[in-house]
Amino acid sequence: MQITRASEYAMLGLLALARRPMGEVVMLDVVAREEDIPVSFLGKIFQSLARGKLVKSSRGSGGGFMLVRSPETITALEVIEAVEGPVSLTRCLDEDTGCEHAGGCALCGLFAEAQDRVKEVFSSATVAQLSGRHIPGGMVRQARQRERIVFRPQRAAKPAALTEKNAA
Amino acid sequence: MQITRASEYAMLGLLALARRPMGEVVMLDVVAREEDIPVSFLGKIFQSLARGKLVKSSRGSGGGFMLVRSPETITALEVIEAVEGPVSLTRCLDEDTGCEHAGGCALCGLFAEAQDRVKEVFSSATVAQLSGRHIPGGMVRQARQRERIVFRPQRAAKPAALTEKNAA
DNA sequence: TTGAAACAGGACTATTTTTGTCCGGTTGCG
DNA sequence: CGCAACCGGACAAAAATAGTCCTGTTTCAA
Repeated sequence: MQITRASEYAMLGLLALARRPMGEVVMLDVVAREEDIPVSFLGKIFQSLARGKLVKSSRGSGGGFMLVRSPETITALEVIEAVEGPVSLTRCLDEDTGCEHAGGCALCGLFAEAQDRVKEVFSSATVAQLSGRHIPGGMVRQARQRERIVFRPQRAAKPAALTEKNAA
Repeated sequence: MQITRASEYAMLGLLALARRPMGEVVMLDVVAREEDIPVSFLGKIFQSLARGKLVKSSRGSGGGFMLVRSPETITALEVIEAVEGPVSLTRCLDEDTGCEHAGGCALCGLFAEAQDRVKEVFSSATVAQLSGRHIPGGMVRQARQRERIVFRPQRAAKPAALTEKNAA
């Protein structure tokens, strides 16, 4: 589950589309400038997103990219997987190679659990949600807000204080 | 929070110590052979573990490594952080550089949440637990068991079904 | 006290992954 | 036709990963 810049750029790129009226076509270099991303790299990334059916591209003059689905329905996990392919937290969990440690590896289970948690979080956040709390870079670069907002897969808002024992 | 081979090897190395009587000193190349790890690489890794006070090294003939603390008290998170340093899931969360995206980045919060979940999982698994379900490689390389075992940070076993709304 | 055994630690190297760039091709519009 | 925009593959630079190696230093024990 490597989160590389490509994934981040993909998310930011989609946010740029999401804050426009649904269906609007935006050119690559507009998005790139807005989010401060190298345009040719963003091109590659949007190709992946197009293959993943998250955006649609149109060519020729007046062309560009538009969202295919409404931003409420696109999860961060989808975006990441569209860009990185089927990802795994460690080689142990890689679908192709599998765990290559000697004997019965005790770690795979642990890693799998951790990976599931990450996927839970990423699949519970949508592009629309993120778009809501994003300030694109072109404008106010100093006005960063810093509060942490919850992206917990539906559960009570209270972080449960670590000291509850047997909530049955 | 990159989980590299170094972390995996560190865990496996500690498991090798953990399945011996507490306090026993084991040489590097014994561990390396047992877990099928390049010995010189493992040397480097154990240096980190020693600096992190997880193992103690002794030199000279009859030297080697031993656990400093009982394996029940060593969490996977400690091991990983001893080897990788203070880790972060993405550059956004890196303590030095911090988030470098334009404007107010919506992604940091999401990544932070995911990272917290991973840390929860890794801090809830101990070397002792893992040791229990590990078959070292020297012996039966084909007898891999495959069931997934839970490493959930204490909570009700039921995953709460995603459909509860306002549990105040 | 001398020598060998074992780790310490830094320098070095090889491989892989990430992060891009570049350029010719294709498509679509006017 | 001719330009505007994306497509897609090849390429390249930089960084991270995965080690190796060699020269210590410490310790034990003959």
